[in-house]
Amino acid sequence: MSVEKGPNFLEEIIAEDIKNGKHGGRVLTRFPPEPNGYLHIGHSKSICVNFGLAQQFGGTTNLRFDDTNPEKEETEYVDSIKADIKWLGFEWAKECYASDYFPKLYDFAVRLIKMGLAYVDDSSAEEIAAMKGSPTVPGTDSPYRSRTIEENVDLFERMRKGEFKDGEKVLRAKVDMASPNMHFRDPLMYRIRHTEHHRTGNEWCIYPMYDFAHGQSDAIEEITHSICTLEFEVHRPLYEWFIEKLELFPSRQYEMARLNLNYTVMSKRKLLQLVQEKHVSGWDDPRMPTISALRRRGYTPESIRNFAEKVGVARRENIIDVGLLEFCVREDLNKRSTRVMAVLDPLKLVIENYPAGQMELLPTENNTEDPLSGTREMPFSSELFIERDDFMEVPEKKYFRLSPGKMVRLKSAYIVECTGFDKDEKGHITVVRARYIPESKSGHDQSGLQVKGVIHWVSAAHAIKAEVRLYDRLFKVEDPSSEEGDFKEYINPDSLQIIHRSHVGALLRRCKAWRFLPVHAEGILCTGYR
RNA sequence: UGACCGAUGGUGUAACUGGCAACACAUCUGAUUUUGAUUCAGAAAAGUCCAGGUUCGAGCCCUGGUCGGUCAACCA
Repeated sequence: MSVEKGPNFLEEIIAEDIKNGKHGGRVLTRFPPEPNGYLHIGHSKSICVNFGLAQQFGGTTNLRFDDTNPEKEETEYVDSIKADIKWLGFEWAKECYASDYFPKLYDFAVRLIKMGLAYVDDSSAEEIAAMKGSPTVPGTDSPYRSRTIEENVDLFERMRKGEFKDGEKVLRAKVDMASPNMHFRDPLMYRIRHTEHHRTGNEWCIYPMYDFAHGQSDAIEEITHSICTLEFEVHRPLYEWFIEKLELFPSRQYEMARLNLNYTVMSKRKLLQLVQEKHVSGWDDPRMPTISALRRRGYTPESIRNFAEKVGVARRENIIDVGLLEFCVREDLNKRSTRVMAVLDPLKLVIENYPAGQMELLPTENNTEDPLSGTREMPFSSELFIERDDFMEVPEKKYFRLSPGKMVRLKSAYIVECTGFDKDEKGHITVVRARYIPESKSGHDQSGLQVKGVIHWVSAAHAIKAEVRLYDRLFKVEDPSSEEGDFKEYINPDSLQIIHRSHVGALLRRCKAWRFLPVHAEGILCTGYR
C-alpha cells in the first residue's frame, strides 16, 4: 500500500500537457511580482510552486517584474525581491520586466484599435464607473465608443506623445458592456500617468493596465503555464480574449488558492502600513511575515521550502496554522544547529564548596542530535547564573528542578544540592546557595545519585551580557483582517519582549550574525545586529 | 436577483480517477532522555455540506439546494 501523496492539480495538468506533446513538451513558468513591497511567506509558496513545477518537469522559470504602475514601484523592491528569491534557493532563467515590453504592448494596442476592438474614451473615472453598471445591472455604452478607427489611432498616438493630462483619456477594449463578467465591460487598457518610472524614466506617459500587460507579457515570453491566485479567475476570459484577438502565443492561466497564515496579515498594503506607521521596525522586523523577516529570525530556506511542500496546492481557501511553519523550522534546526547555554532571566547560584577563583573547562556536545558536531568546552566556577524559574522556594508537585534541600544536575557539569538562599528586604530571592558533588562530574559520574532535573547555567565571570529579544505573534487574533474595525486594533502588545540583563555563553561572541541557535530548553535564538 | 469558483477530522492536503477515507501539523497518553526539549510508541478525532438520482458499489458521476469566496480600482 502506497502512502505517497498524489499529484496536485497543477502537476496533473502539466503531466497531461507533456503527454500530449503540447508546446513540444516544453515547460516555462514565471514568477511575476510587482516591485511595490517586500516578498512575504505567501509569495514563497508561489515561488516554490512556479520554480518547483518547472524543475520537476524539466523546464525553467522567468522572473518577471510586473512594473506597470510607476506610482508605487521602486528599485529598492526589485533588489529585495531578487535577493529573497536567491536566498530561497531558486534561479530564474531570464530576468524580465513588463516595462521592457512597453513598445510591443503599444503596438498591440494600435493593432486592436485598427481591428476596431479598442477606442479612446474621454470620460472621467467616475463616468466610466457609472456606465459600467453592476454585477446585476448591465452597463451602458460610452458616448465615445463609436469613434472611428482613424480618430482612435490619432488620439492614442497623441496620448502617447503627452498631449493630454492625467486622467483626461483612456484606451479601452471594445468587448461587451452587457457581459455578466464585469471584466468584459470594455476594460481599460491604458491610462495617462505623467510619472517617472523606475526603469523607463520619462519615456512613457501612458501605462498599460494589468489585464493588458500580464497576459501579453506571458505570450511574449512564451510562458506555457501561467500560475496565479484565485482572485484572477474572472480575469481569465479576458486574458484569453486578448491573446486570441492578437493571435499571440497561447499561454494559459491556472489559478490556485493563495497561502494565508493565522495571527498575521498578508496584504502588502497592510504590511506597508505596519512599516510606515512604525508598528514594526521595518519590513524585516522579525514579527513580519516577510521573507526577509523570517530570514532574520533564523528560518532556513530549506524550512520554508519544506513548509510550502507541506501546505500543498489546491483551489480552496485556507488559513494555515502558523504552528506548522514553526514546526518546519524546529524540525530543520534541531538537526543542524549548535546548542548554546544562555540564561535569560539570571539568578546567581553560589557553589559553596567549590574553590573561589578556580575554573575548570567542561566538555559539552555542540548538538546532541548530531554526533559529528563534536564538543566544546565551557568554563565552570563557583559562581554561576541559572534561570530564575529553575529555582522554587516552595516547590509545587512534580517540580524537578532546584529547591531547598533538593538536587539537580547542571547540564554537562555536576550534580548540586541546594543548601539555602538569600532574599532582599522586598522578599526577592537574590542568591541561591548549593554544594556540588565532586564525584558526579558529567561523563565520569561515580556518585551513584539519580536526579530528575537538569538545568542550564553559565559561569558568572565568563558569561557575556546580551540583550535578548523575544518575539511572539504580531496579532492577538487568528484573522485580524476579518475582525470588526481596523486590523491594527488587534496587534499583540506583547509581541516583542526585550530582556536587557541576560547572560549567554561565551560561544556566542564568536558567532557571525544570522547563525541560528537553539538554546537549551528555551527555544531558538538567532544572533542579530544592533 | 448576475457571473465564476469552492466545500473531506481542530488545521492543511490525499484517496491508484467508481472499490470499505490516508498523511502531516495540532491535541491527549505512555516510554526513553544529562534539561519538562528531542526521539519513540500509542490514542482520540471526519464517514466526506444537505437532499435526491445513476450504480452491485459514490468523497469521486448527475440534478437541485445550502453555505463560503471572488468580481463593479485610470491597483496588481
